Amino acid sequence: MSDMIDTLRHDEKMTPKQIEILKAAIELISEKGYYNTSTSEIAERAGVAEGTIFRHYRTKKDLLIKIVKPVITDFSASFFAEQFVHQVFREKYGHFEDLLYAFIKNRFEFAQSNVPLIKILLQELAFHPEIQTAYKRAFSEKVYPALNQAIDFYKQKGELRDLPNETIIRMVVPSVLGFMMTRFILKPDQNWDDEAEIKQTITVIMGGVGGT
Amino acid sequence: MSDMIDTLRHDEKMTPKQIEILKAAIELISEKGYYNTSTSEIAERAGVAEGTIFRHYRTKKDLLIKIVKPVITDFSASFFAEQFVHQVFREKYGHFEDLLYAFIKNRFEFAQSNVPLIKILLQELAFHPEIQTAYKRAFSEKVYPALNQAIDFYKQKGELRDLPNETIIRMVVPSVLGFMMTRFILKPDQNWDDEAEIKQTITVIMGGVGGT
DNA sequence: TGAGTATGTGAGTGATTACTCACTATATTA
DNA sequence: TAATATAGTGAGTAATCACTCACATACTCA
Repeated sequence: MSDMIDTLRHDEKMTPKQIEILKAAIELISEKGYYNTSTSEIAERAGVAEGTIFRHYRTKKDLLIKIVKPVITDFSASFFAEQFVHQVFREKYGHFEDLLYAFIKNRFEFAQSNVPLIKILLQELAFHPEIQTAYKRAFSEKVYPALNQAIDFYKQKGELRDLPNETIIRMVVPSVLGFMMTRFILKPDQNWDDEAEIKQTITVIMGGVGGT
Repeated sequence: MSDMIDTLRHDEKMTPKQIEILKAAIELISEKGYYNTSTSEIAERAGVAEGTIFRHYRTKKDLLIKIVKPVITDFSASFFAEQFVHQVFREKYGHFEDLLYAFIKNRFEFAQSNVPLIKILLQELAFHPEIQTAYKRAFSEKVYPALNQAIDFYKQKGELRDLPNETIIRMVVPSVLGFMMTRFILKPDQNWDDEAEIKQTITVIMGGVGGT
């Protein structure tokens, strides 16, 4: 729970009540969706007067944006920042599989600590142009270039097939996302051997499902 | 557009106004979501008095269910019915790749004719237990057994790796879904060579992205 | 034709919505 | 301490919500 707020950390200082408002809003919106969650409900769960919400957030939508934007930034930026891309070329990840493992592991842990936030992002992405814009920008400016560089690098080393980069991305990303959605949203209660599942996912991405 | 209504075909005869209501509801809900679409809006777009909606559908939710349920049934049942599963064992699809091609092609065409309905299904699945139940039942009763049989069959023929069936399903389904979502929802306007994309998707599913 | 039924209407209802504002309480700084 | 700013309150508001119901119209079949 504190993870979620960490992710949301804005530069400004927040009052205790403001934190309670964010926590309540995240809980309720991730469960019932933005349009089916009322500001009076949020106030009640946060133990706060309804007016207090609007003291900190101009509108209900402003509250949603303030919740979702840091998730987009964090998800796309943090891992694809210098540390990561440069490490690729410093041979930290000798094989594409090593990179893939680090990538999945990293995003897996992020997802694990932020299930409600990611649920909100996925669910509301469809309905709010502001969120779509922010997401597209983050992807095309941060994620896509980083992926592109890395793929080119490993293609050159002969570790990747000579497929269009877009195709490779379109095969790798859903495989990883599909695993995480099954893991955290569809069947969160199942007994998972996460380490084994991650390795198996990598195996299949690399070698497909085809037989000998 | 008429495709959508075809998918919805209930046994009972529908009046022209009822059809207009369904069409309007599908349009609006797929664009703005269930909770952000009001019955007055639906009535207005359908060219109908608001009371008429409730003459045919007991509640607003009833209207949603009547829209979504046939999609679940159609999507899961039609292709996995006898025709398909039996054809597998009659050697109609000699190789797993052939089956995969027929499968993707079939679901691709279904998706193409029903984009708004599938959008509604995906978006509202998260919030309505009734829909979740219907979906889970359809999957576990129709889709999963059919896939299981087919996978066992091709494993025995040595055309599939000896991975757990669940793993194979968890790798194949997101790849196909990922392609379709990119194709119809994320980038519907891009120039697509559908046939080539489908074949490439199959290639990657079978052989992974790994190099020689 | 006439009686009965199915379909369609739209003004009306109480509940709920996001948001406001005059006010109080607390913290900050002069 | 006095003055000012910030944080918190909750009753109030106009708009909108899903849904009802008395009534009008159109269709069916004896």
